[in-house]
Amino acid sequence: MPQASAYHHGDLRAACLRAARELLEEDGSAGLSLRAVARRAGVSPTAPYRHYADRDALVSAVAAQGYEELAGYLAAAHPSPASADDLAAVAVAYVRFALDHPALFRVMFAEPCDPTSEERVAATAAIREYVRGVVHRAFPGVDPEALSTTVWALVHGLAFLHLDGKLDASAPEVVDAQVRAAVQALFTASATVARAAAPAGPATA
Amino acid sequence: MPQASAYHHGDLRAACLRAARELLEEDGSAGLSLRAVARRAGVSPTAPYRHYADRDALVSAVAAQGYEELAGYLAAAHPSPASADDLAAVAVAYVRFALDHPALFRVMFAEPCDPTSEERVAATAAIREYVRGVVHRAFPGVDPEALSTTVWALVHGLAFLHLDGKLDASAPEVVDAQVRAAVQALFTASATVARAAAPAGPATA
DNA sequence: GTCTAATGTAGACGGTGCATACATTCTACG
DNA sequence: CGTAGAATGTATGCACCGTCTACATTAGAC
Repeated sequence: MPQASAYHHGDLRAACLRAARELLEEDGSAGLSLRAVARRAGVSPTAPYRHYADRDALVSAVAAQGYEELAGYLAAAHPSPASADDLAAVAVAYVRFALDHPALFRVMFAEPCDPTSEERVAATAAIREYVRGVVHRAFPGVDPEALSTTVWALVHGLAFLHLDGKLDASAPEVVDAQVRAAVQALFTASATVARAAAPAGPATA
Repeated sequence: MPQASAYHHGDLRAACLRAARELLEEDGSAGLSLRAVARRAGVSPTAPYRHYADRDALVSAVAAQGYEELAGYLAAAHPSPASADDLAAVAVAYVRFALDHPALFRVMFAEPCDPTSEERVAATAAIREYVRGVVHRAFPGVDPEALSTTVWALVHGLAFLHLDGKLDASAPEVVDAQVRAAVQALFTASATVARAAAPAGPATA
């Protein structure tokens, strides 16, 4: 860890990340420029290049931080979801995160993703694995791969459509109820399939 | 309709739209600049401003064109879908459109949408209404509002996750099968709900 | 045939990403 | 303790961008 001084910043890398995050919240993706970040960090316009190869690298770092925060949202909704109800609560939290941090969410998902950014790949793999695990616990009789993809897509789509104002997002409660209903509907199907496949009846209790 | 000449272009508005669309396909959203559009149309850098108030206006016009093409994809998949199978085919077409025109799809959905753009609002309302109608025909016993939202979100989410490389999009057939399976699962649930709500049994036949 | 509005041009300003060359300071090693 | 080299920050410059303002050309209406 380097020391601060009149010339050297001390921890410019972290400062850039913080500034980038702030700019994103304030002015959206368009306001997130390397120069603005440098200004906010009180440093010359090209200084950030010592820590981030280019704008994309900085954006990827912000996105990675976003993934962690998203994980926090989900964990806060339910520490270890194992039933359809639990999962619905997690889904609500997912959409809420998107609406609470629209620009960040767009950076995380809506931008052409650089496949060489390990941080991002790892983070999305983690989400995938998390959903898969939860689904597996909640519905042991169903193919977790297929169902987890479906539920992620459903929730992700709800988040995006709300984000773009394509759905009624007038009040948070409306959104929550809609998400809950959609997820429940999907799980009804899964339970049916599971029961059909394994008549012993394993699941939701 | 104005005439062409050495000085006046003739139909610069349409030429800009065409150029913008080409640039989008070639270089993605980043390559879509007003100046590049002007260059491609063989005109001075500020000429497009006579026809589009700013960059956003041009982008919205491109998006509006995209909505029409999307509608064409869906109609081509099935002219008047009325069953779960038909709807699954339409869903596959939706995702296929996104993968065929990634940059265009992002412009249509992934960018902070200007709510004052009438074209865009009308176009998304049309999609919404289309899905609602199809769902209503396929599942008369279910609340079409809720179910159409759910199915749109599911398909939209699948499209985005595939677009961002978050799912296995190695081969078109894999994608198609996944979309089909997800939609079918959802419809299984809807049919169940419908049967429970109205024991007379209206639906899938 | 002229007047006006529509359309296209010229030029400028501030912003951006980024490359290249230079300055300062921290750190390791003698 | 002193110094070399790596790490970090600066200065400058280039090409591009969106968009504003003033001006040129032309089409169409009277």
